[in-house]
Amino acid sequence: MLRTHTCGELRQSHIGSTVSLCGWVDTIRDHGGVIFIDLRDQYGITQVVFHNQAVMEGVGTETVIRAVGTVMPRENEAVNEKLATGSVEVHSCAPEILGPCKNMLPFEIDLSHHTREEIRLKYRYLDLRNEKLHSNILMRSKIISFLRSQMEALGFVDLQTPILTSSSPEGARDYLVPSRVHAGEFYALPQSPQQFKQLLMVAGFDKYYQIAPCFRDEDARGDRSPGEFYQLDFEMAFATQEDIFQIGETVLYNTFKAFTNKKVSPAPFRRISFADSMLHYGTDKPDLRNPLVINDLTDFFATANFPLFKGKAVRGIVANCSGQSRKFFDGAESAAIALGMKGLGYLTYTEGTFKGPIAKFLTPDEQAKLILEENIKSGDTIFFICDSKEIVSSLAGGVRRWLGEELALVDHDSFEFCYIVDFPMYEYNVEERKIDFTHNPFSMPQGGLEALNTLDPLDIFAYQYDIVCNGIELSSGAVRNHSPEIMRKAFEIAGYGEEEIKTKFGAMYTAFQYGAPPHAGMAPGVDRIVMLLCGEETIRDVIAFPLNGSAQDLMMGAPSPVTDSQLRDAHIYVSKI
RNA sequence: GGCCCGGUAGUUCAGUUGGUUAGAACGCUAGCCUGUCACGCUAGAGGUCGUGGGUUCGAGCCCCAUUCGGGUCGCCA
Repeated sequence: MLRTHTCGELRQSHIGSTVSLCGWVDTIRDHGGVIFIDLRDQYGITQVVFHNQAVMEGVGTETVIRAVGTVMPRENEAVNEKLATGSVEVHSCAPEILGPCKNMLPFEIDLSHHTREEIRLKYRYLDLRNEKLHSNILMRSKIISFLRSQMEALGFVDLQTPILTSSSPEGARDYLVPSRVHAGEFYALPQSPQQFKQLLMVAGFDKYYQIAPCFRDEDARGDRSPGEFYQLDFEMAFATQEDIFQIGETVLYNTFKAFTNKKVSPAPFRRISFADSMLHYGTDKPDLRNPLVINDLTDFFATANFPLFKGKAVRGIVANCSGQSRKFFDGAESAAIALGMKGLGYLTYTEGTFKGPIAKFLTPDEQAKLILEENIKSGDTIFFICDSKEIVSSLAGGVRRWLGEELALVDHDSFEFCYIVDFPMYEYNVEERKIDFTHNPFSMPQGGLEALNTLDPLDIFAYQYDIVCNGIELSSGAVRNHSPEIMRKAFEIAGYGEEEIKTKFGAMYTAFQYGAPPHAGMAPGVDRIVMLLCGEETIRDVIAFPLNGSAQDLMMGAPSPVTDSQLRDAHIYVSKI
């Protein structure tokens, strides 16, 4: 037996017993006649004491050693309150080296988060020894386990779908895998199990879920891995949008509640229409921790005698800025300019009057109307965002974010969930001068075939929804279009014929002609859930072996060249330059 | 692909108007130390200033090109 106890295990009850500990040397404190080692493993740290400098030969930090010795008490001031094992220590004659360590590490383990990512990723196994990162990965495991147990408890069954599948022509760029057997043909890695899970519904599997790997060849972001990521993918037969919402908010609320002490907005999550979200928060990913709300002042300024805003889209944000310095307002203007605005108009309301250059353009009646409609109180400032209707929302959203942070209105100790609903089914593509699907062609239009036949396509909503938490899109989902007839019509409006459907989604389109149940689902992103719960800013800090921003594995050296013979097998012929 | 920021010791950084031998902290090595727990003290090693060119009497610093990172927009049905 290599070890009798872990490094987090020993307590006063073990005093007097002979134990064997194994682990990494965390720190060495050499006092000449007495040497202290903090021995570390996944479970904790135990102080081991040696009394002979000579036995320390070859033992440096991060060396893996085994120490056999006696558990001794630590008296009074020798007790280390910071360690769970701090009331005892192990007295050992000599360490046994199990895994020597080069005496110059590429970076210090406990300071790895200060080290540039390129080096951390190359020596990822060292970085993963860092306490925070290590605990993130353990937390990820626990969260995934918890998600599974909840899904199972709700009657969902875990089913695997293929990794080698066919390329789907829409959406993100595919990762292609050349076929050896079929020269010139390719598999693709799935961007999501979308079509397979829908086919499982047709096959009569009632409730499906999977912690599904998804592959997309798109560039990275702080909250988006390049290459691959995981989703809690699920789908239900005979489900309405509301059925899915209840599953989603139950599972996410329970999960967040189980893994954080911060406030979590309870189910039912707020339902906000896409249009309202764009208007009042300036984004389809609202951060509801920020209490500020954007209002539409376009109509107000349409009649007011202020030439700069007349005939344009205008938004207003009311915030209490009493006590704010000139520097704050200058900062607000700089932020607005950084967003691409020409400036930032505002009026401050104190002692019954508006102050600010715009005030003189508004009649007393108009001022009174503004105060009433925007519920302006003494000490409030109303900021105006004015631009074309295409971009005014996102500009207002940027100003809202800035004000929320600068005025410290964002509650960083809470998770605020909402559903964004009623996404438009179609949008107008200005460049190609045609109508396009806004999201994906799998969603059921609200109102079904009748809506497609009678309404202006741009007025039709889809049963398409997102879950957003603290400004981060955690999930999207939809009630699927399971009707070949509605599908044909939906594609026709976007300018595609039946042939197009058969080419792109042949298996599913055919399957739907053999008795398809209505079905719906969603797929919350596992990495983002873990990132939020670990309080991390980048998704790489919750993935054991992430790719870097350029989709490379710096540790394994992927992607990499392969041999000519491998290329021949794959029927790939690269011209040598 | 566009834009912004960066690359100086193993790591994180400083480096003045272009001027003698490029510094600090941590880490590493050696020595001293029997109660530390981020131990302490003393000494030491460690640099092609990302790469290539240019300007100059002289370049870490200025100019051009290039490369590698990070962020962001595009992209992400």
